Amino acid sequence: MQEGGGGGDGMHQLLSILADGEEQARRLLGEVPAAADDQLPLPANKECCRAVAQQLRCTFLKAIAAAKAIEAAAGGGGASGTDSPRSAEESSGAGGVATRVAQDSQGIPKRSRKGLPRWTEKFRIAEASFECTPDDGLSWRKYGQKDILGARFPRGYYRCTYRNTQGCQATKQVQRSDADQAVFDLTYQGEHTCHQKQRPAADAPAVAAARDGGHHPLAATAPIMQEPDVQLLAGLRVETGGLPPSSSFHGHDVSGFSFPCASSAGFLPVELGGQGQLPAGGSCFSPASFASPAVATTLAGSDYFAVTLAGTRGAPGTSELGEVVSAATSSSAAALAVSDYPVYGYHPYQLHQDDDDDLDTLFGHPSSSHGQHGDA
DNA sequence: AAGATTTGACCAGC
DNA sequence: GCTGGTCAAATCTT
Repeated sequence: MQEGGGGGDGMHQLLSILADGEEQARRLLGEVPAAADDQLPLPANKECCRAVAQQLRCTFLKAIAAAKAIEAAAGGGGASGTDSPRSAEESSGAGGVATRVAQDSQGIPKRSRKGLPRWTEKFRIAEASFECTPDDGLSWRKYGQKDILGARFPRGYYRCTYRNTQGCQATKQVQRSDADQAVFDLTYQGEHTCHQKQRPAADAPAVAAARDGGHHPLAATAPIMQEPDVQLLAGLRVETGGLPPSSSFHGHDVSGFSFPCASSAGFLPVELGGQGQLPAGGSCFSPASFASPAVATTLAGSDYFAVTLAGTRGAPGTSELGEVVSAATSSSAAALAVSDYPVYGYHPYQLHQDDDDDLDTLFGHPSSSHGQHGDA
């Protein structure tokens, strides 16, 4: 694969500059404490700074994504009018499966997606919802399912519905825990760069009720600058585990999930585990960025839930960040609060910055030895 | 008809 | 060679 001629260097430089800017914005966000810090009202100018910083960061992220797309188009030689990767591949190759190029529409080597932000969430659902799968309110398209070695349940592979049309690289994997069928492991990779609007999670009356009681945490419908950690989490308690509030965490919509099925029920975000990075876009409150690693929900018939978030974008001093978000729900108020508040419910899980395997171990079941796996 | 899902096969990393 | 991730044709759904 050769670098596309001409603008390659310039584009790299642009990408570098944009990345720097994004990093600076991120640091700025880190400098300005969240409104919830110390439960003190934040001076208006700081609020403004946060707003500007987040907008700035969103802008950089979008620009980076756009530049990458341009670079890919220029360098990959596949600058076809259609953004279908297949059409480009097949038109240039000998055709057929054997000539498939391991790049997608963004020119990103598929295996290189390991470099994309990746984080894991765990959800517990009510027993009645075992037939359900989590719905985070975003549009995903299932592109595969595979039996995983040692796992009783197959893993589903989803990508953004708008991958082809908008080049959105977000993907997620959904796997039910074999130790607890009510728990789903959701592994997200890549941030949404598309402009889809996050709809309210389907059939989640409880969640909707919580929103109605306060704010509209959905990024897509909310004005650009909201403080989700304050707004959408009214009534919830969250703990940061003594860690500084992460700018990466602020802004993550934590309420968009549901299980679109009967009993709407109770689904419990059990844990978030990062893999070193949070989605950059996740901290932006714009329709274009809503990859949300954090989760909030109401619990129908659940006693508590906890969310553990691990991993940051590697900012100095915060790379080991882990934010423990836990909440207990009593009676009707299924609320959740993010960070900076004392915890009155605590989940026994710990957070990891590691991968899914580690998360599994948190549930006390390292991969069992069930055999079903592999390609047919 | 268009879009989504299913499922067997291919491919890359370990 | 094994395994997980992705592709893509076939099939299903709307």
